[in-house]
Amino acid sequence: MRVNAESLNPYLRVKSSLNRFKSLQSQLLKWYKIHGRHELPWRNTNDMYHIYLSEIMLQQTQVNRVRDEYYPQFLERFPSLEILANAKQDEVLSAWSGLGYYSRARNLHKTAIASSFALPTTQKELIKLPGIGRYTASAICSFGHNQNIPVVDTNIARVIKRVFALMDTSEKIVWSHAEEFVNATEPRHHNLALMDLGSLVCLPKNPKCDECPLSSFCKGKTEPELYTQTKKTVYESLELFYGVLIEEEKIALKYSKEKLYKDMLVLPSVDPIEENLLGEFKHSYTKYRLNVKLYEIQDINDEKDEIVWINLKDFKNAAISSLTKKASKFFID
DNA sequence: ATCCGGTCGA
DNA sequence: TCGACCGGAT
Repeated sequence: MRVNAESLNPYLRVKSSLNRFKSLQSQLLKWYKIHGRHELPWRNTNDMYHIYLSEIMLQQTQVNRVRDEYYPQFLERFPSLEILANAKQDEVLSAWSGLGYYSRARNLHKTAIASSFALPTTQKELIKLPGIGRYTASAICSFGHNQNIPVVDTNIARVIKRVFALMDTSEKIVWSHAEEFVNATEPRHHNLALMDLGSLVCLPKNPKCDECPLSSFCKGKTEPELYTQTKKTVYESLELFYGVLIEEEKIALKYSKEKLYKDMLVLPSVDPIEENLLGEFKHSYTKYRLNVKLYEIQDINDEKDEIVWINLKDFKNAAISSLTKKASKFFID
C-alpha cells in the first residue's frame, strides 16, 4: 500500500488541501451543494446513535426502505443507545423484522450493550465492535465527527476506480486512492458528495458523464463499464416445507438455531410427505429461489420442547422474517 | 429474471 | 479471498 508522509502526519495532511486535487474537490463540492441528498434524516442530526443506526440499516439495503419505514420506527421504539442496550434481543429482532440480514440487528444490540454510554469516536475502536467493519467505522467518523478520513462503499469505490482508471483492483489500492483524494478541509461533505455522485451520476451502467463534475479529469470515462464487471450469480432452486399447527388461537413456532434466520421465530420444518397442503408461495434470498410449501399438521413430531406458542394476534409483530410473514397469509385473515 | 449492497468466518 | 447472509426494486 502506498503510504506517504501526508497520510501519516496531520499537519502535512492539512497542507494537502492545497494538493493537485484541489480544483477537482471544489468542483465536486459545488455539484454536491446543488444535487446532493441533503434531506436524508441521518444527515441532519448530530446524534451519533442515529448516525450509527442509519449506517447499520443502510448496509446492503436501499435508502428508501430505511428512510420511510424502519429508521423512524426503530428510533421511536429505541430512542437511545441505552434503551436499546436494555431491551431484549427478541424485541430488537422484531423491530428489524422484514429488513433482512438479521445479524445486523443482533450485532447492533451487542454493540449497544458493549458501549451503551457512548460509541467510540475513532475508527480503530469502532472497528472492533460487532457489525462495524471498515466502511461503517469510517462512515461514522466522517459523517458523524467530520474526521479527515477516507470512506469507501461500493458507490465511492466505483467513482474512484473510474476517476483513477484503476480497473478492478484490491480493496487496499482503492482505499489508498480515496485517502489521497479526501478533502482535508471538508472531509464530511467530500465523502457524502462522492457517495451521492456514485449513486446518482456515476452509475454502474450508462453513467451520466455529461452531468459529472469530475468528467474533465476522469481517466476512465471512455470505458466506464470496464470498472464495474461483476461475476454473474448462479441461482439455485430449493423447496422448503413448513408445518402450520394452530391451537386455541396460538401458532407453534421455534427459534431458529441455523445461520439462516438465527434467533428469529420460524415455522417448524416438516417432511414433504404431509397430506394437507395449506398453501404454496415463492421467496428468494441471496442466490436461492425458494418454493415454499405449507402443510397443516396435527402435532409436532420431534423437538416438542423447542416449540413456542405465539398468539395469532401477536404474530405480525413478532421476530419473523419476510418469508414467515408471507406464509402467514395462508393462516391469518 | 436481474440488480443492488457491508460484515464475517472459513 | 470467497461464499453466506436478506429482500424489495426494476
